Amino acid sequence: MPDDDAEALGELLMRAARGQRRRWRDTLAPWDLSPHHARALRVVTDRAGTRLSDLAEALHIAPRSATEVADALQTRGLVERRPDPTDRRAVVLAPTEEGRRVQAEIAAARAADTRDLFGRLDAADRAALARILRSLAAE
Amino acid sequence: MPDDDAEALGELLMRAARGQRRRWRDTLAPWDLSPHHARALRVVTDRAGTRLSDLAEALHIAPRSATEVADALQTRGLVERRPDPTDRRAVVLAPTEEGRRVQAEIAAARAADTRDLFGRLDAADRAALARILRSLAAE
DNA sequence: TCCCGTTCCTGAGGGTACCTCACCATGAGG
DNA sequence: CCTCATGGTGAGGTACCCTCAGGAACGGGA
Repeated sequence: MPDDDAEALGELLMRAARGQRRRWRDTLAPWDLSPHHARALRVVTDRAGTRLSDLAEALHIAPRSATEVADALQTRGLVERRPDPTDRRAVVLAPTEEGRRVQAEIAAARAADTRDLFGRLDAADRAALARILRSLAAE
Repeated sequence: MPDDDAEALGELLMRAARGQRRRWRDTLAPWDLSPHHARALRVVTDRAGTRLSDLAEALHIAPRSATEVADALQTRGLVERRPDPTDRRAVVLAPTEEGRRVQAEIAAARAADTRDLFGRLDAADRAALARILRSLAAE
């Protein structure tokens, strides 16, 4: 395989991913949320009763930093802190009504966008893409 | 197309790109350069005589921020500032000897890594991947 | 029952990588 | 010339991470 070939593939892959990220940011714009905050909201909504330390792990950030993410979402009224009934040291996060609603809207918008993007491919190409990407991911 | 299908493809794409970025960071580790700085070094090396404003444009950052990137590379002795002979307001960046050497080493390491990654695919899959990614990129 | 080491969160303080705004020197067109 | 635009930088601000230290609570063993 020529080096140029590999380089071109690498660039195409990055370009595709960059486009995907851009679309994702654009999708989130109406709610004025960063991808990171949206991800955090999703974590909290998916399994209500998330501890701050769980959130940190899910987001791959230091526990201390989860406090700040939680602060941001709380300030926006999307989540609330509650004492953990089983451990008085701990705090659990739960989505507010608004948080749940926003999360649902975002999920719908994202699904529509993704469907839109991959809808350009026919079924065979989608299958091929999935197979090839999976084989690249396999370490 | 089912939504789940699209969602899975989106996730695979992001995962592949994330792996690629991680490999790139790891590749750069021996030189202790961030991807951003490496990119800047590449820009300066590719076309010597880069103005700060050109660098800003190439990196998609504000002109003011290019000053800081240039400072960082200059501190490391990888590039140097020179007065632009054609415009006394302007400053042009040129790679130092060291900068040129580091850039060449990095390019070689990256090529090896990318060849390694895509070498897992046979020629047909590489062609299919390139074609599919290109059709996704086409806006 | 009382420690003592561990765990959960947060205040304090720091770093990085961006940004905008204001400024100075220079360039270029009436 | 005078004026307006342009190239770079100082000052100051924001977002988003980090580590370290410390208070409160937990839990297992003497």
